[in-house]
Amino acid sequence: MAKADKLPKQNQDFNAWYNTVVLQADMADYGPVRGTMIVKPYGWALWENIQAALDSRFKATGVENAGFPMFIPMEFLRREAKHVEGFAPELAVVTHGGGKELEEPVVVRPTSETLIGHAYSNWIQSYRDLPVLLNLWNSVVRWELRTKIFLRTLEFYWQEGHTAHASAEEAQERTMMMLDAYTDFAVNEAAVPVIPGEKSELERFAGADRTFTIEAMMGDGKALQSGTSHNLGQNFSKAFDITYLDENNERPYCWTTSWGLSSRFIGAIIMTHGDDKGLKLPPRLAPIQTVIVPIYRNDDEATAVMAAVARIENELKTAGVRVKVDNRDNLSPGFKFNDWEMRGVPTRIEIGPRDLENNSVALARRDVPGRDGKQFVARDGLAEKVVALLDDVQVAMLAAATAFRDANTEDVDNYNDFRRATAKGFARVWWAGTNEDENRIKEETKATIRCIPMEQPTGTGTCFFTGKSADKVAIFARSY
RNA sequence: CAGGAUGUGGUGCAGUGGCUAGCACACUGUCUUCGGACGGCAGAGGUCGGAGGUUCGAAUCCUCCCAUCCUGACCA
Repeated sequence: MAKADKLPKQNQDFNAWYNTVVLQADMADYGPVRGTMIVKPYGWALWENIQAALDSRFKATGVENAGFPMFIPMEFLRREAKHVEGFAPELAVVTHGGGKELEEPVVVRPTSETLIGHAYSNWIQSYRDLPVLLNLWNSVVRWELRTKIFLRTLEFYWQEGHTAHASAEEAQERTMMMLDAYTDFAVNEAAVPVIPGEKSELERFAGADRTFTIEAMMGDGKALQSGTSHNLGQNFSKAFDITYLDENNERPYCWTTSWGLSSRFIGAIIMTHGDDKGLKLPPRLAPIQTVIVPIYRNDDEATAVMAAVARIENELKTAGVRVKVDNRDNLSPGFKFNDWEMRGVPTRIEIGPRDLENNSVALARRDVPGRDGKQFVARDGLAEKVVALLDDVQVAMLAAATAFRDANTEDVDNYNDFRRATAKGFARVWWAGTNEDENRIKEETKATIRCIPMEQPTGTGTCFFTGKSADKVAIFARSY
């Protein structure tokens, strides 16, 4: 447990703040190969809670989990022209195996659409076999040039869902259903307000007809694509011959979807909620929801305090609270307060000799840092108070993140205001531009279309860039 | 892949040609206690990123290489 060095301030160097907090909060470490990460137990526990929250949502819609290979024949990727074009530069290719050069190199999966296409082609014969609804929890490899822990690493963890349907309508319905699941997860579990919307053609997934996204605003005003859901149309079913016999004894192609959310979301949580004291984890996902710090001066006090701590720990566990007792005896309470605030534990109980006398404890909330977030409460009914406080913190964190996002989102109608708005946050604009216009804006301002939000104003407006009549608004921002 | 920065105990750093390479934190033992990053004493831990060169002498100067981070380009 390294004594925490002072964290860089967010508003001075957000990037340094992020790198430092990830390492000091024990979320992750760098791997031995450039651009790889080691997820430490505390970070992995958060990921497990994310997995559980998503997995139950998937299964509620009839999705089953499966495991697919890590290796893909190179030839598979070539079958879908846009797909291979999109991924070719970042493929890790295995050229040797068993001590010999392989006749045909194999690719380490950057995503599994092609493997799924191959399997579905074999599995699906009849309309009675549809829909197929699978999800994979795995890791994938993309040889990125520029990496950042959790946000973009050579290997990352995620889930990828893959479904096949008999109709275009059903595929689109599934695409939106999963986007909704991501939105619900982000907002209600992670307290990360996201904007669900559709990607522009330039930002679309390689091989998709339509790509949908949830976009979140990080603490520095930049956008982070936090989950995606793709309607793949018939692109992969044509490339892999995924067909079925319908009721009329005809053999149409399937309509497929894929959707993914990755360990990048851990980065989203860190950068949405974190402050100058460190991490701030949403109670519903936090590996530790409340930490108990005992305070004592001598052995007699320690005995009495630890007995009380044990009782509180039991009460909280019974109430379903994920609780940890910090019984490290070589560290001062003051150190521990800071340490657990840095790690983002949403609530903290402090109990010492004075509390034993007063039949009280100190109860602190992480979303209000320092002493301000601390109050002394009666010992009776403590578990209920902690549960209620956790709910409060969850609600308050979502409210704070939403307020921050809204305060840094601006409706603008001209390029000058657009530049100013995207320098600090999101710009919402009427948009009727072309791909060329979008590229030019990107070159000049570094801002890109994050999404065309699902929620649109009524009526039409004037495109801020081209002056043409526009029937939709777009969110532009600089992004990770 | 280009530009920049950095490589010295576990971590963060100091040390720009000269004796045995220092400091802080962490670590081990011990004493002392702990309500917002306690204190004392004792201790362990380093082929100074690698290779070659210059020199009586190199962490320090030169050449090459390697790695990481940052910025940009690129990218679900």
